[in-house]
Amino acid sequence: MGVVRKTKHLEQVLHAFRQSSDALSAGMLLDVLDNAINKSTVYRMLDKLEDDGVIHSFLTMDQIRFYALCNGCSSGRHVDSHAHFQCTSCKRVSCFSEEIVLPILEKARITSAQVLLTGQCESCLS
Amino acid sequence: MGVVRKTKHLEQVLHAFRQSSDALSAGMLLDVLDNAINKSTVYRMLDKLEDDGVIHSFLTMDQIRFYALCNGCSSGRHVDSHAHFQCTSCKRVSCFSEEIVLPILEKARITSAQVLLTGQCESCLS
DNA sequence: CACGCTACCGCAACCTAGTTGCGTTAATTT
DNA sequence: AAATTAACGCAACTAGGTTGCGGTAGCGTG
Repeated sequence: MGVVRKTKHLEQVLHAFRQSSDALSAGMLLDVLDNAINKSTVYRMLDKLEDDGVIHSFLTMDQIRFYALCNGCSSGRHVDSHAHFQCTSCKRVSCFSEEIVLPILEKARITSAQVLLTGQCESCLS
Repeated sequence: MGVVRKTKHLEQVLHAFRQSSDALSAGMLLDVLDNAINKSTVYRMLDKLEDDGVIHSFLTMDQIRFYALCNGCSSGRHVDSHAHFQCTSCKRVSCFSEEIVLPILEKARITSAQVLLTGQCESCLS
């Protein structure tokens, strides 16, 4: 059903996403917000925002769900096959805008795709 | 350090992977083996086999790590940018052999890539 | 074959991301 | 302002995965 009311917490979360150029996990969000919002509230909000298509989620190699208010997605058109990159040192996750060419499975019905690249980012390499 | 000794358990696990055309999670492996092996032993074995390059791992949308003894990887050459597919109905995970063309990040050093497609498989569609 | 080394094992306790039930608070409708 | 109910906080819980430790069993040596 998605988000219905405009609460203070909702504003804070959306603001955190707009401030950050990276994708955020629930844990990071709690840190950024200095634990001013309860853990379960954050998880419920993220679920709803994802339902509403405001943010999208994906998993990193260490099994943590990240959420992003991505370029392509937020501007009307929904891009669902772009890639994400996580730096193994600083753990930061960023979002690519280019779409990926995916293999075609003739006999199955593909509904979503996710691509995750892992490595070291520019600042951690230097 | 990897696997050093040829134990009964090791044989059972490798046999389970050879029997299955799909990728397996630790939980599925425990089921297949009828819990004859302890959970922590299974996790430790999977870690070691991955270190040794015998199997590779990746995550599905529901945050579970799957392991596969894949075509490309098991035959000498190590393929690390192939895709995986999970059916949302039966939860089975399979492994593609074709490589994917990935975006190039000039300034970062990419060490691994994973591509996950989600949808419904042929048998669940019918 | 007997012995010793140590990789490997089972157990139980633990960790952490994420979920759930329920009583309360506050945004929105009337 | 009162009523309605979405959203909230809390605490207890779930489940995949990890860890410490004492015991077991591969495997090399004599």
